[in-house]
Amino acid sequence: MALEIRIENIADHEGQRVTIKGWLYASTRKGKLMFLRLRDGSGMTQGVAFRPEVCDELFETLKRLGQESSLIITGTVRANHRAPGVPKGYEIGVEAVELLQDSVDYPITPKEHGVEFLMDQRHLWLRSSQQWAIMRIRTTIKRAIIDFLDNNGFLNIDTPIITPSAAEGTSTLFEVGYFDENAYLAQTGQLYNEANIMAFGKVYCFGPTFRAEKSKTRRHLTEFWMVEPEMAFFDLDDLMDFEEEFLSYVVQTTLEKRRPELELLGRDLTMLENIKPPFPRISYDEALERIIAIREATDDPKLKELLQIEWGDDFGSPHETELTKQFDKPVFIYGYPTQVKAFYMEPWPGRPEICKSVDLLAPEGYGEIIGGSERMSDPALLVEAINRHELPLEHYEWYVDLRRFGSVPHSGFGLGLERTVTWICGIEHIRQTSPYPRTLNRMRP
RNA sequence: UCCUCAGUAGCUCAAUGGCAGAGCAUGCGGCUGUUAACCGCAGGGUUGUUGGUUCGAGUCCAACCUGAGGAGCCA
Repeated sequence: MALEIRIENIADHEGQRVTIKGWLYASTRKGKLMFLRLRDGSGMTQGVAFRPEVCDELFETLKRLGQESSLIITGTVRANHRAPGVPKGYEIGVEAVELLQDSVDYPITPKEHGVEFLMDQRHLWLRSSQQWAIMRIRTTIKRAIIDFLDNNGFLNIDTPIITPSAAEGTSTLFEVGYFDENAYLAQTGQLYNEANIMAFGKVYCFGPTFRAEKSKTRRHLTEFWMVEPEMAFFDLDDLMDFEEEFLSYVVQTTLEKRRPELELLGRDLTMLENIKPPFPRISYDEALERIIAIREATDDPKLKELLQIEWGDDFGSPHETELTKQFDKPVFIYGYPTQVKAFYMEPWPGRPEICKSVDLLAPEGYGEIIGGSERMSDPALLVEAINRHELPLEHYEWYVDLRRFGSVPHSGFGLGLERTVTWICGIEHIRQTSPYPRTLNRMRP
């Protein structure tokens, strides 16, 4: 009886007779010799069938098998430097095959396909090697995020997904019926996190979040996962120190655990190996000067137009992209104008026109992956800010309470999981980082 | 909401206003080291929709539909 193994462990079984349960990813024939590329979910390897060694009947069956046929294959593992796969360098000399189903006319062929076609086939596309690698990396990134926070004194406290009103007032929300009134899908758990830290010190929430923005770019999903750590007795400098340790851990852990998958995606690993503290920290004022300088230096009229900006404006994607090109690490931009940020951010001491906010921009043009700030801790200032933003104070009374009963300096941030995965994987589009992405024009399958 | 581009075989694409094409996939045959193999043969079409210009439209014009990229907004 052969030993049943998973392909990811194939290197431990050289010379042994084993059984693998999986699918036929592709096959090539060369007369009496046939190569069967197999996947079992944990990896990919190849089976080699040679006519004198397998009977004619089995050889003829294998020859006609369609892509993605399900099968149980038994044979002896051997090392061969020519064998492709994850891990590569091993193959199985096929002895017996139990066919579960011959798959006919599998739509995703080993050739190029368009985006629309592939997204329609997302339920099948996940089987393709690159999508498979991205999902495995995503899972590892999630795990690293949770491990780091859990190992640093954080408590994972869940925040509600059904919420009564906008947290930040401006963004578009998905509306849902809640019996006799309207409710909204959460776009952040931050306000609840702020309540929770006063009970637990350091907390985080990590779950899906929803934005009904009509954004149609490679950086936007309408449903995405966000981790939001929040810390009591933390100022803006503490926040930046923490963020760079946190993100460096996530990147280095992924590099350690998912090297073959990153290599399969063709990722430049030296860029990732470099992601260690400290990260450059520049103020909004300095970033603005850099952008103006870039704008003056360029001969491209289109870029000149896109980089048009004056003090007080928020940075758009083109500004962020050009800024990140100046660094080979993520870069902090802190001290944004108060007018472009949410109402709850602590004013800069002595400069009320800016606030203690900080965004973290990923390098290589990937842009914003973290937005955070030190939160306002004075109740009177907070009420004033709520009124200035014309938000209904009665909905925020509980939030102001947090400043009435033992207020402390505190800070927090939100990291977009899919944007982080996009950057770490080095891929073009965020939609490939979600198993079933929801975008402006798609919620199927 | 705005700007730009695209829609032709199952898939990816070609076709000066003049016979609808190729590669891949599929089927059959060949090949002992394939990596998106290669060689030969075969089948495969309401050119996104509607209307218009023209002797003649895949091609030109108009509207619409669908998708992609970008702006704004954001993680």
